[in-house]
Amino acid sequence: MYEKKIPKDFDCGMSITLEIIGGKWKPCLIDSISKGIRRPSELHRNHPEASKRVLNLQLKELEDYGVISKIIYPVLPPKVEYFLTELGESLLPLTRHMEKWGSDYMPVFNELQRNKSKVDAEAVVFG
Amino acid sequence: MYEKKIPKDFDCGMSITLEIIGGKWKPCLIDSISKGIRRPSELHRNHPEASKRVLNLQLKELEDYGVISKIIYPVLPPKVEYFLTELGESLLPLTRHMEKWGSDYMPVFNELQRNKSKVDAEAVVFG
DNA sequence: CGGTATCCAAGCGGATACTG
DNA sequence: CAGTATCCGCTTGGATACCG
Repeated sequence: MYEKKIPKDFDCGMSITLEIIGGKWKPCLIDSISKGIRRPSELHRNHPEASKRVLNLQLKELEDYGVISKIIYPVLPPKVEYFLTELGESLLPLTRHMEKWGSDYMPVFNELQRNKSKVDAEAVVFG
Repeated sequence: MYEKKIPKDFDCGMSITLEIIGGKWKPCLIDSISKGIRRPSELHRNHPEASKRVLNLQLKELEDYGVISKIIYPVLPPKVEYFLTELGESLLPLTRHMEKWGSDYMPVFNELQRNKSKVDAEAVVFG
């Protein structure tokens, strides 16, 4: 397992928030789980671009931070389900807010991506 | 300069939002600029832990994404000022939201950090 | 099915020195 | 003061194979 070598500074709330939902798949996972997609295999089917390993890593982080909890059914084949904790539920308005802002900005953003090579003529210069 | 080699998928709004404010110092910069701290040297003084170079990188990204704009005064010594664009202003409710959630969660979070080595007894196991 | 081990590429950010 | 060049280490996450 990896071991962090640089201590992080969680002085401001923002850094904590980003620590928790800043991972590449964490917001998606929170969203999926909130919609009732609970089992690892389902989650994986829901995000095929991510490997099992990475999803597990991010699920583990969410679990460690108390955002989700898991139920392990002692059956064969194994069965596991994830749930949002109360804390996780409290994140939903925020993730929706982020999702909405990004969606609103998406048209402009995609335009920018297309025009990447153009000159940066935005800077205002006084003469 | 760095060159991204893996195309990112900006299908959902969330990924766009994280792309824009996900950097280590970007939210801080947005916040500072919104409070009238406009000049690079001021911003640096405001976040001494970050190097000039990194702040510049993140400012540049924010500028490229149209979140901030800059005014270059042709004077000596050089003088530059950053401003939030309309888009940048539209981000403030979101950054405040993130800041607030993180602050609310901070006590629990710090408690978790302290108890890191304890057993993970949260998983519910049915027998 | 769920989870982990191993290996590795890319990204991101820190330190420093330097230019105009 | 503002910005850039260089170098380099840590972290993130992707690919694959394997075990219970």
